[in-house]
Amino acid sequence: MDSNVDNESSDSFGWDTEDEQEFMSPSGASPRCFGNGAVGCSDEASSSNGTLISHFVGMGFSRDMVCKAVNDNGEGDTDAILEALLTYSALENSPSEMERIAPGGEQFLSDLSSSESEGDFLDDFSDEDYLGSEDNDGNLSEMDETLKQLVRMGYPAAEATIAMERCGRDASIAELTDFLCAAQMAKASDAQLVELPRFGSNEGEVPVTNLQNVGIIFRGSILSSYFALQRRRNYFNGNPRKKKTFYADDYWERKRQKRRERCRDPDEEVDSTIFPNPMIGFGIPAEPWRRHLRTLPNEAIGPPYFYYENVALAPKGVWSRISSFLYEIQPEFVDSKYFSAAARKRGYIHNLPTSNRFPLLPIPPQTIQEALPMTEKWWPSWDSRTKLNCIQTSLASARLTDRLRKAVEDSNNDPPLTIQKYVTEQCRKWNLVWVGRNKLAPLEPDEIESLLGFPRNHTRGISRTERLRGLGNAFQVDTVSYHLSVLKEMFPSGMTVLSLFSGIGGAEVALHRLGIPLKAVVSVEISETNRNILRSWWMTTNQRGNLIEIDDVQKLDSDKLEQLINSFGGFDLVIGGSPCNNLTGSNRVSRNGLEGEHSSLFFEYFRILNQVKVIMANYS
DNA sequence: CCGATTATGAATCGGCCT
DNA sequence: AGGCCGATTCATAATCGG
Repeated sequence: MDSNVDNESSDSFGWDTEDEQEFMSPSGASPRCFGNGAVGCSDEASSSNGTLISHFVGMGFSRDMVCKAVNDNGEGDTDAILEALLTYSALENSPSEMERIAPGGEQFLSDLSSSESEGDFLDDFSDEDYLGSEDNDGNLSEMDETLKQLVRMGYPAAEATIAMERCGRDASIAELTDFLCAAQMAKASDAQLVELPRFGSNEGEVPVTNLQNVGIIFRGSILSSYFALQRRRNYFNGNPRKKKTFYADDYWERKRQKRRERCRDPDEEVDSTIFPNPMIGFGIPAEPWRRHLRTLPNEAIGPPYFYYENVALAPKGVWSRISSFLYEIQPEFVDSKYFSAAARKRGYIHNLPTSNRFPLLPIPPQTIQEALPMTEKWWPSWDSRTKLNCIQTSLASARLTDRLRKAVEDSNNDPPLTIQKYVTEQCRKWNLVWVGRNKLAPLEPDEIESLLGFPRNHTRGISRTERLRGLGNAFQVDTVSYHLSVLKEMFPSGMTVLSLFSGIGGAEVALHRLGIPLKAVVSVEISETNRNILRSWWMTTNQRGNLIEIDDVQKLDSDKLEQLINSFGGFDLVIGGSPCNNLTGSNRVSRNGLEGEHSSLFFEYFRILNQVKVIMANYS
């Protein structure tokens, strides 16, 4: 069991001595934010004091402010320094300094959609935004406490201050985080030039984040800078302790470093994701070869555990973006071809322990011919495939398979190389299998169910098209179960699960097949047919717990979450894969990236996870 | 309207070469 | 370093028939 994950659920968000040691350690990976902008005070050029100041400057505080805080509190007490800095920020917030100092900020701004007005980022922090903060002496300590809490949750001081101004003095933490999350979602919608997001649907509007406020945000283009702030937030979250290598052998870290060095401009942000080769994440059942030891940031440690999934081969920058919202945890990239007879390259971001995983039994067939025995008889020797490619949502047309049949038939038993190449190319592209002499066919839904680890007939009873869509969007159960297997001994009496974008219930099936009782499942799924499939499975498997179904993820606001957490005593696991429609390479029409119409729902996952954490923290 | 069928490339990666 | 090439990819939209 991972002691570093399981035992460190202490409440202290501050910097303990261990962190400080890591931070001071010269061998620690130096965070990017220690770059150009970090200028020390006049007299501490090479001392540890300089590093300390750089550290806080890298977090986004102005140099002057940091110097003052250090002078006032001494360099030994980092906690006191932080507290002082937060107080200063609340009083005389100087975001211009922060923006100037945070390296990569400009770079990131220029990365934003060009449709964004190029209005100066600093304009967003015009005077009136801060007027209110100058006359607050009476309840300073109270505000300070709130601000501190928000910063400890990872929000930058400047952003938290704005939220507090907008939401009012006595806004709760939940309301404030609502505001901050709403800003991100509005940003996502903004990038699409669609109408204002539907906040606070029918039941009980979300506090403060009403349309008027969102409109203000739009016009004030605060949102255009929001992601820059978000980035800065990551500097905060991502400082030394987190930049520690995630692998004991730091193989991938070195590889990243290598790529960074290859880059012409060393200051330029290298925004590429390195895939492990072979793509086996933290190991697979057959070969858990890499000893890995990762250290999660305190903010990422549960409860609840969380598990997020999406396609590995997303457009450039998407995964680093997703990571930046999920505590900078590096995705675990795994190809399900190491778990089944079909490939499925996916990235998983989670805060689960990674030791002592075990696979589902029985181990499913690992080759096409084993999984589909009837094909072996017709399989030509010149088709060398043993694994299928990724199962998608649509199949090859009958016209295509007919063309291929003719092409092979014409050349009788021994087609020329050109034909062989053409046919195998099409076979790989469309995942065709040999089902007769010279006869190719796409997979049947039954076969796909089996390949993905679902019980037989799991999706039976709905239209074939819907069935294929549901399956094509589903988890590979053996793969996910392997990752979730560590939960079994931790929750012998069962789990309460929040399942977002449940689809046909891959997460539920995975937990069930592991033998983990489902005490309660709150499932959010927009498709009615998918909900029917999951409910039907729930009944068929005689589940004894409660299944709560929610159709629209936006209905799951903080009030609803609070109510659910109240009645279930919190969630043990928040699991889900957000829509990949705008990320996957098979989309020829609208591969728009993370801001896409469907894929931007990732921010709902982020929002809900955060709100669950906040609410649960208040209850414990 | 529902369901089935069909045609529709580009982005990105790794590997190899010069 | 940089170019070429093979390989891969949780899809969308138009159309047709019932």
